Amino acid sequence: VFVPPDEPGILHADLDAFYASVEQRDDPRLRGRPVIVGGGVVLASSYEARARGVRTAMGGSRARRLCPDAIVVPPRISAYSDASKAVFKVFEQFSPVVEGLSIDEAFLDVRGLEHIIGSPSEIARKLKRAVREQVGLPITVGVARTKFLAKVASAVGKPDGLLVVPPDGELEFLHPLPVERLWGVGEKTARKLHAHGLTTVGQVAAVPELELIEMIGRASGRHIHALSHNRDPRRVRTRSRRRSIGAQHALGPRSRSPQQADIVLVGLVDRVTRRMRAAHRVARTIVLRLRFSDFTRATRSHTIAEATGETETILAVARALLVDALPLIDRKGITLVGVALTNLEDAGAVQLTLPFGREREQALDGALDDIRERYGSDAIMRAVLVGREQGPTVPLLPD
DNA sequence: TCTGGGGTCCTAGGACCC
DNA sequence: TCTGGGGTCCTAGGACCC
Repeated sequence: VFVPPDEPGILHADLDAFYASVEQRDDPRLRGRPVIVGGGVVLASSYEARARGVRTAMGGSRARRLCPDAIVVPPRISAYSDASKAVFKVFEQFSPVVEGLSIDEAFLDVRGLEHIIGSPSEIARKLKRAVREQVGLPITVGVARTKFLAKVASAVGKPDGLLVVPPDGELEFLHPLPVERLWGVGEKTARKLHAHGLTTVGQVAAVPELELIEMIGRASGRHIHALSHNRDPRRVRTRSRRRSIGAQHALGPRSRSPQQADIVLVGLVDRVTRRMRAAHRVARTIVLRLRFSDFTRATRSHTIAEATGETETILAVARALLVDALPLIDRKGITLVGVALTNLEDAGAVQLTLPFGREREQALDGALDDIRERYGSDAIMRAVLVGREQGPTVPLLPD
């Protein structure tokens, strides 16, 4: 099937007020009423609450002031996780190419399915209905030629909407939007752009790339220059593996001593190593994250020679990092502790980094010899090539 | 107004290697 | 006595996203 590259065949599907919608689905008394999920801080809010000014990440007391009749419910993370899995199953009924972005949104490439399911906008309509019928949740779908436009379209189309950006109407749609709508422009970058008099995407598009790079840095400059000109060649691809696993915990006002931080740290390491082992991964780098009373942050990290999933080893490293940060903690007062594990490898894998060029094959031969020595000459190897732009990494998994 | 928890990617300097 | 060019990895910080 010939698929013209300019067919508007990318869908961005985004569940509306996800956590709050799950709560309203599961408890009829919450339907049509302002719902806030989370106590200390707002994790999610229904559209009824948003109409009163409640926003995600807002402090709970402020949210209750804005919306006194809101029903506040504690989060039920496993219910949301189940709902998410069910929704992704529906997505997979509509396209083999689904890229999950988070618990509640995904891209779908539906090009070439015209004769099987229907046109992209028909597929979007059917998808909305299927999610509603099979999972009981409202969802908004944006349809466009590129990922970026599809994502913007779903944001503009919310809630419970369907918005198609036709190929001949892309710049008309894009250029009047505020710069904050550009994917990758947050508070800081928006402020810098505003300082140069740039408030709309159209205005950004009129600025040469080099000037943008000077304003906001190389990667961001290139990125938003391309987006503002409606250039986004990224394909929809099934998600690559996770690169880090972490957990963090904000300390209450009365438990902000280094001793409390250490107790919290033990729990975090336990949680995170359990999750990592369940995923059959091991980590080589341990990162300790801290936040202080003045809301500044610091990280301390350490990389060990051999990746591990052992709680004890990782805890020992994390504790040493905490000790290392003690002067900082004493000075500024600690308010949050977090651990992240990165440089993940497959458990039981032998991970090699091979040089480019002529030595590559030689290095691979040498590595295979090492493995035979370690696991015996009849060991069966499964090679997985993890490509990287420079210095590809090849884990070899003994079966 | 007082700020949770889980992630991704980029930048920049320094150590080290050939 | 002064000092190239190309690369990887580690550490720390920062911005952004949901």
